Amino acid sequence: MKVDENEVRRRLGHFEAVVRAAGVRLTHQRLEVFREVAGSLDHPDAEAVFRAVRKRLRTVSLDTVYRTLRLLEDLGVLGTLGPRRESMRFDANLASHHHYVCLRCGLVRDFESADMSALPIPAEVREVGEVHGTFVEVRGFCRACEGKRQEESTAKHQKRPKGQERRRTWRRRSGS
Amino acid sequence: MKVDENEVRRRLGHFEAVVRAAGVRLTHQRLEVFREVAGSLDHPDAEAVFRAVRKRLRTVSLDTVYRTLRLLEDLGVLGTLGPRRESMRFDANLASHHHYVCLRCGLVRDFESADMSALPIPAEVREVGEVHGTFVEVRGFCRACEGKRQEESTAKHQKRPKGQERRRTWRRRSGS
DNA sequence: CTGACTGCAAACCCTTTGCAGACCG
DNA sequence: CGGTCTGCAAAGGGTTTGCAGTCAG
Repeated sequence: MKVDENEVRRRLGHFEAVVRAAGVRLTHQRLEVFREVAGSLDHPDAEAVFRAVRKRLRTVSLDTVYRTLRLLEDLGVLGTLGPRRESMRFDANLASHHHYVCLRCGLVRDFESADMSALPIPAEVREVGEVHGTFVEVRGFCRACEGKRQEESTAKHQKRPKGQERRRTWRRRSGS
Repeated sequence: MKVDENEVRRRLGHFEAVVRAAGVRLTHQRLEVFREVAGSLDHPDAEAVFRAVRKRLRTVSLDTVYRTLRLLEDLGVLGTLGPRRESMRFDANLASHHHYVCLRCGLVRDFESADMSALPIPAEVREVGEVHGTFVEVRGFCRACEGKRQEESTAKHQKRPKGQERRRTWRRRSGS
């Protein structure tokens, strides 16, 4: 599926402006990666972008696509689908409920809301396919993270502090 | 955070009943893994469960925790947070919008809804932290997948004559 | 020109899987 | 006791990173 041509042009303009303002270089690779995502309706992943971009830039590498997507996300011209999840998380609450998710530490808290559980589904959505359920995710920064967020907010691109993403202790295999 | 003790007991009862009905064995490991998730409010990931369970079963392995969580999910006594995502997906649409997600092929389609964008946030949620945005995900099976789903719907862990364990092998990537 | 960027490959993290011994029922 | 399960190690798939050569500004 393709995005409207005018909208794509608008996005490209914004993209170039942001890139220039951030002082990073505007390379073919970056332009083509952005153009691909900007012109696509179906939320491609890195490999889909890679396959598409490689048709025009035959020497582009998957690594560059990853690096570029990450850069564009940091610059704020691209978003990702859902908050970043390092790993799969489990839930024994089988009743209908919704989630509050902290964008910094990943804390998740359940809540219930009759309003949210009974949302009317737009007709255009029903045309896409059968509806199985509706889930609401409220995102924000939890009490504990609100403060800590400030110091990190200056991070432009390049050196992302990724302070909270502390790689936890891994499993000790041999020995121990 | 801890779940109410009565609720935990109820969940454990349901768990044992389902395990028995499915004809799979009720081992210490499985019991402890389930107890850990059932008693936790914060949606632990496999490693968090592993760390907690290992305090009581010092020899448990991370692999078993993974296997058990997957089993419990298949049995329907546990759920996962959000639909399974094989990889990160990107989006150049920065305007407020919501998503329809196909649970089988991963297709994502944007849509807008004034109702959904203006949902009132329950007071209890505001206490958890600052609210940054509200995102609605409508899940179901898209037109293309509705049919194919039937054939796959055979039970995964039901009691069944030996020799025909079905393994799920779908690892398709979403199509454009 | 010169340092930011790219391509390559190897590392990393989370998760799954093949195998042989352990243990539930 | 026999077939499930577990623990182990190693593979897999997605993503990141160190390095040296390359290209935008």
